[in-house]
Amino acid sequence: MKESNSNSTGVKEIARLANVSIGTVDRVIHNRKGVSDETRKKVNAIIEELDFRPNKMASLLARRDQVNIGVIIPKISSETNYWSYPLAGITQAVDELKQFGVTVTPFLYDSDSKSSFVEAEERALAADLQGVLLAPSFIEESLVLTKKLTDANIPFVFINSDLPRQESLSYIGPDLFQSGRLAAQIISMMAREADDIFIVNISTELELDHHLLRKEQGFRKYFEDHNIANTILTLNINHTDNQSVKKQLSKALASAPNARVLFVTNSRVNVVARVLADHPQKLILVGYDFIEENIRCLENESISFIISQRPKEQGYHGIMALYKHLFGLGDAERTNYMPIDIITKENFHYYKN
Amino acid sequence: MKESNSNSTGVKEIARLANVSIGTVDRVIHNRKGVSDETRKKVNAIIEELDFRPNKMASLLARRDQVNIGVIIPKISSETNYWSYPLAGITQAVDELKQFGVTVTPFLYDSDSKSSFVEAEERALAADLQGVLLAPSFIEESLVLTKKLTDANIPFVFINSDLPRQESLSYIGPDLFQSGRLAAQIISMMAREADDIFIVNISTELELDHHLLRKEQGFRKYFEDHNIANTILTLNINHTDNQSVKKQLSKALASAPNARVLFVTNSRVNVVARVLADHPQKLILVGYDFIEENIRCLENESISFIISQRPKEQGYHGIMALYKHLFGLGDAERTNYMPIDIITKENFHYYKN
DNA sequence: AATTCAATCGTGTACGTACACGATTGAATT
DNA sequence: AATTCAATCGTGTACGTACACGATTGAATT
Repeated sequence: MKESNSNSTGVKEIARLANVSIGTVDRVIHNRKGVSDETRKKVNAIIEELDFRPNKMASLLARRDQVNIGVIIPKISSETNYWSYPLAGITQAVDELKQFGVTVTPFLYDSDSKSSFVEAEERALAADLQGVLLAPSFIEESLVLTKKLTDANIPFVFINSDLPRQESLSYIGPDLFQSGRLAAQIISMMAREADDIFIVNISTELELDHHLLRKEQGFRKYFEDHNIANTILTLNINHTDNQSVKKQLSKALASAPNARVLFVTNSRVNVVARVLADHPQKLILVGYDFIEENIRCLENESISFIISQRPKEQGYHGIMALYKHLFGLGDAERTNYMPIDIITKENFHYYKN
Repeated sequence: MKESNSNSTGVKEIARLANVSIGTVDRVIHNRKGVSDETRKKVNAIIEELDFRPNKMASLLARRDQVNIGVIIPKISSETNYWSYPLAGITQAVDELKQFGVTVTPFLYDSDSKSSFVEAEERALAADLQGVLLAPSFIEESLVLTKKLTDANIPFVFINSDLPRQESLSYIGPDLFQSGRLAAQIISMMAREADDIFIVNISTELELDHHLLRKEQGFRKYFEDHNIANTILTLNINHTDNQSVKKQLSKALASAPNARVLFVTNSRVNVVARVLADHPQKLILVGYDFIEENIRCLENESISFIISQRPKEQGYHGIMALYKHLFGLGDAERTNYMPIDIITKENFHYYKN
C-alpha cells in the first residue's frame, strides 16, 4: 500500500493558501461567527477551488459529542415477529455507528394498546434524546409527541407509516397504495376471468387502520385502470383470532362460490391460510409481510406470495438518516419509499431483510 | 449532546492496567512481534475483559496507507446498460471509502471480445493494485489472471459469475439455478394447463454461456418437482440482431401453436418483445435484468416481469468486501447470493438498483 | 488620552491509534 | 571482563479536525 500524498488538501493547506490560521478555516467551514466577510469569502473560494471535503474520521475523532436516539416502535408480540426486522436494521446501524458515538434507547409499545404507546412517549420525552425514530401507530397521540419534539428542536423520522405535514426529517416506509396495485397486477396475471376476488381486511380497529384502506384502494385502482372485469368483494373481519376469522370467512366463501383468490391486506394472511387448510377448494392466497408465520405458509404453499417492503432496511435507514442529520452529513429525502418486493417459496431464502 | 466518558477503554487505559506502554499494547493488538509471551497474555486478558475494540476512525487516521482496487468488468455497450448498475454500486462504495484511502482503477472490457478481456487483464496486472474485483466472463482467461493474483498474494472477489475452487475472497452475484426456479414458479401460476412454454436462449456463444443453461435447468427442475404437465420447449438462437431473432422465433412459434409463454434466459428479452409487437396473439413474456430497454417494455406491458439480482448491490458489496479484507475488518462469506427480485410495471419505480 | 468592548483571529491541546526510532535488558560470544 | 546481539519495550510524533482560550485590533466611550 502506498503512502498518501501528504501535501493534500486539508485545513492546514487551506489556511496556508488563505494566509489565515486553521482556526479561522475551521470557523468558516462550520459557519461559526468571528470571521470577517472578506476573510470568509477568501477561504470559501479556496475551499471551493480545492473541492475540499473535511476528513470525516478526523472530524468525528476530534468531536467528542455523543448522540442518543430514541426508538419508539412496537414490541415483538406473540402474534407476529414483524418488528424484529426493523429492530435488526436498527441494531445493525448502531453497530456501525457505535464508534461514532451513536447510541440508541428503545421505547417499545404494544401496538394494540394506545395507553402503552402514550406511556412509551412519556418515557421518551423524559429521556435525554438528540433524535427520535418513530413508528406512529396512533395518529392523535403521535401528533402530541411530534409537536413537543418540534418545539424542543429534536429531529425525528417516521418509519412504517407517515404523518404528512409534520416537521419530520424523513419518512421511510412503504407506499401502501402502490403495493396494493402491485398485488393486483400479479393477481390479475394469475386469476381466470370467471374468478371472484376477495379483499380481506382483518383488524380489531378496522376504521382506524388506514393502512388497509390504502392497499385496498390501490388494488381496486389497478383493476379499474385495466378494465379487468373480475368481481372484487371486500370482507372486513374485526377479530384476529382463528375462530372468528374462520367463521366469517366460511360464511363469505359460502356466499361467493366463484371466489378463488384472497388478498389479505396485512400480515394476518397466515391466519387465513390456517383456516383455509381444510377448505375443499384450492384458493390463491396473497398477503403482506416477511414474518416467520408467513414464510412457513410460503413453504407449505398455502400462501402464493407475500408483499414485503424491506422492514430491516427501514430501521437501518431510519437510524442512518438521523445520524447523518445530527452530524451535519446531509439530509435524506422527505419521503423514502422502500422497494416493493414479491416474496415466494422460491426466493424468500435469499431475502435477508 | 453529551460528552463521551473520557476514561473509556482505549490503548492508553489498557497500557495503564497492564503496566506496559501503549506501544506494547499496539504490538499485541496487531500481532506483531517484539512482545514476550507473558506480556502478550496479560495484555490480551485485559483486552478481553474490557471487550476492547480499537477506534476505527483513529486507526484509519493514523494509518496512512492507500489502497487501490482494480475493477475488471464489461464496459457499457450500446446494446445494454446492464453494467452501469454494478458500476453505480462501485462508485457509491468508493464515495463512502474515499476518505479511508480507497481508490478504484477500472479496467473495462468488451464482453463480446475475448481479446479485450485479456488486454484488460494485462493492464490490471501491470498496475499497482492491492485488490481486484472481477467479472470473469471468460473462464480460461480468468483462470490465468486469478492464478497470478494468488501468486502475488493479491485478494480478489468475483461478481456476477463465480469460478468455484479459486482462491477468491468471495463471490457476490446471482444464484442462477434458483432464479430459474423462481421464474418457473411465477410462470406456473400464470400459465393455463394447455399452454406450451418456450425457453428462449439468445447468445452468440450459446455453448459457452453456462449462465443460460443453469437458468434453464432451474426452470425445468421446478416443473418436474411439481409435476406440472405443460410442454416446455427450448429455442436456441445464436444471433442477437432483430432480424435473426424474428426469423427463428416466428418459425418456432409457427410450429408450436399452443405456445403462450416465453421465458428468455437473459437480458435480450427486450429484443423478443420488439419482435413480438406485431404477433397476432398476446404472449406472456418473462426475462432477466433491470436494464433500461427492459424497463420500457415493462411500461408498455410487452414484458410481464423480469428477474433481477441487485446489480448495484453486487458492485457495492464487492468493493466493500475487498475494503474490509484489506483493512483487517473481517472477511465476507465465500458465497453471497443476492436476493432474487421480481420486477414489474408496478414496482420498478422504487427499485433503485 | 485612557479605558472599554466587540469583532476578529491564532495558538495550543485533544481525540485514539500507528509506527519509527531509540532505550534497556540479559544472554551469548569473544 | 568486554563486547555483541536479539528480544523486549517505551517515547515521541503524526494523522486531520474541533474547540477552548487567549491575543490583537480598532472603534466607541469616558
